[in-house]
Amino acid sequence: MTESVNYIIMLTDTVNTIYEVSPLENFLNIPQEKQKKIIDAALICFGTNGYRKSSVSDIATAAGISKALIFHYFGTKKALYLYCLELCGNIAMCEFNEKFDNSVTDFFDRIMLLSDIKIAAMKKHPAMLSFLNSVYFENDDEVKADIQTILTNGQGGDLRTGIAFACTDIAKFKDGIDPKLVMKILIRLTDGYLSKIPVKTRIDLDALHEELVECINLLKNNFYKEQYL
Amino acid sequence: MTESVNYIIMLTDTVNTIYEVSPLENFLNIPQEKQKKIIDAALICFGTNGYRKSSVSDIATAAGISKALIFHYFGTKKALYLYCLELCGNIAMCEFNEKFDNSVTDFFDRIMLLSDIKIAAMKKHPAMLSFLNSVYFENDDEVKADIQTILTNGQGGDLRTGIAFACTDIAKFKDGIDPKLVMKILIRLTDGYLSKIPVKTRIDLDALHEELVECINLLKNNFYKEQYL
DNA sequence: TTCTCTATTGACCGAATCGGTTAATTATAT
DNA sequence: ATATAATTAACCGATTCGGTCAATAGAGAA
Repeated sequence: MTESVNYIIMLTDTVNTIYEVSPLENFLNIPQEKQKKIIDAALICFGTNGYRKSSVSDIATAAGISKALIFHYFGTKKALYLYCLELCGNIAMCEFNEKFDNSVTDFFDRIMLLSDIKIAAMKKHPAMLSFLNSVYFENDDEVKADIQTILTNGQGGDLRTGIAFACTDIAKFKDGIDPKLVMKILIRLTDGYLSKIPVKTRIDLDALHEELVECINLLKNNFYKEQYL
Repeated sequence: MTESVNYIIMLTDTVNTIYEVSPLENFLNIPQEKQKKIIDAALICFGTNGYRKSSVSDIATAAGISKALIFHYFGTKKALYLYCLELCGNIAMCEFNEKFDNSVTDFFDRIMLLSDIKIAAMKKHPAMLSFLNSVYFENDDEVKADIQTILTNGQGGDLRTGIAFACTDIAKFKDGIDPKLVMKILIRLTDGYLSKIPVKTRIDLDALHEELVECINLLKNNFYKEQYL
């Protein structure tokens, strides 16, 4: 649990500079376990219903606390939403910087590495991917501009996944196999695995991971020339 | 356009027996083009926001008509929702009965066939799959019971997709390849292709179809023993 | 025990939106 | 011009919205 402290310290810095001194301090002083429960409730709610259609009452109920307490912690619904966004952005960025190894050139190893990163992030907040995906399509005037600001300032952590596929070793493929097509398959595959229903337990994630390993190995064994296996 | 007349006739029968004489007649008498626009708006809205969080105003705006007109056509929000469900169920069932060929035993051909069916259904109502998927998770008390009734009465058109994978010819696979694993990959693959953002034009669907053909061929060519290619 | 201070909530606010109705307007056809 | 049908703007009471606040519950110090 100590691992997530880093993100919160970073986040406190950022938020305070933007929104002066805020009720957020109240939130940061409660036990991390309670923090997580509230954040996860918000991520699930915002992720499935978008900003507008998510009511603070819904989130409070899902978190098992009163609505008033959420306003005590975050001040406004908008502040809660943007806090979630910054938090997820930071977690994703930290996880990526910490675990991604650019020296891995093998096609499948790279993709597995990226999936591991996503899974690690989802172990912290299972609804994170669903939320971030919904942010991408969020169009409500009340938050649209601020989303842009945060995402561009954050250097767009998710764009890297695109870049991450580059510079891989495609000579290993059998003749007649189009690596781009394989890449498409793998993207669909990993997306499908991870963007499913957000209510996933730790066990589910581990099972998911193993299944993904199996699939990738299957493809690797049949798409690579024999000398590269 | 004449193809969809069948569904509506069937549906009229069903609905009238359940909900006596309803304002639905008004709806069925307007041009099919306008009907489609309203239904598609409802499917998108219900599919992305669920029953509760979808307001009739939202749907009316998306369909480019006034809210009052929707009540003129359907009477209540609930009736509109259930009409959508019955319509989609009928379309899916008809499409399946019409196109599915149980004599096709080849693993990949079967999956391609099922995807073709889904794509054909989505050409009629692009948001259909998204909506039906959301129905599966719908939990609102106002419609929950009626959903169960309709789905069980309709013989569960989507359960067949599970059955449809059975009885296929698995001897064609190379040794060491687990057909169940291949099946998992294909399910993820086709799901990923078809459950993406519902706002898809006809062109997108055709492109999607071609991409899917490519992927399936790639897998087939590398997973089957040579004598079966 | 009593006092204090803080964490938390139930009850409440005005405003907005909800599902649904209706009277009036527009378009159409004779 | 008139009768009829299609469509909507305006409205209804009820609910829910984001947000506030005074009251309560709870933990520690005395």
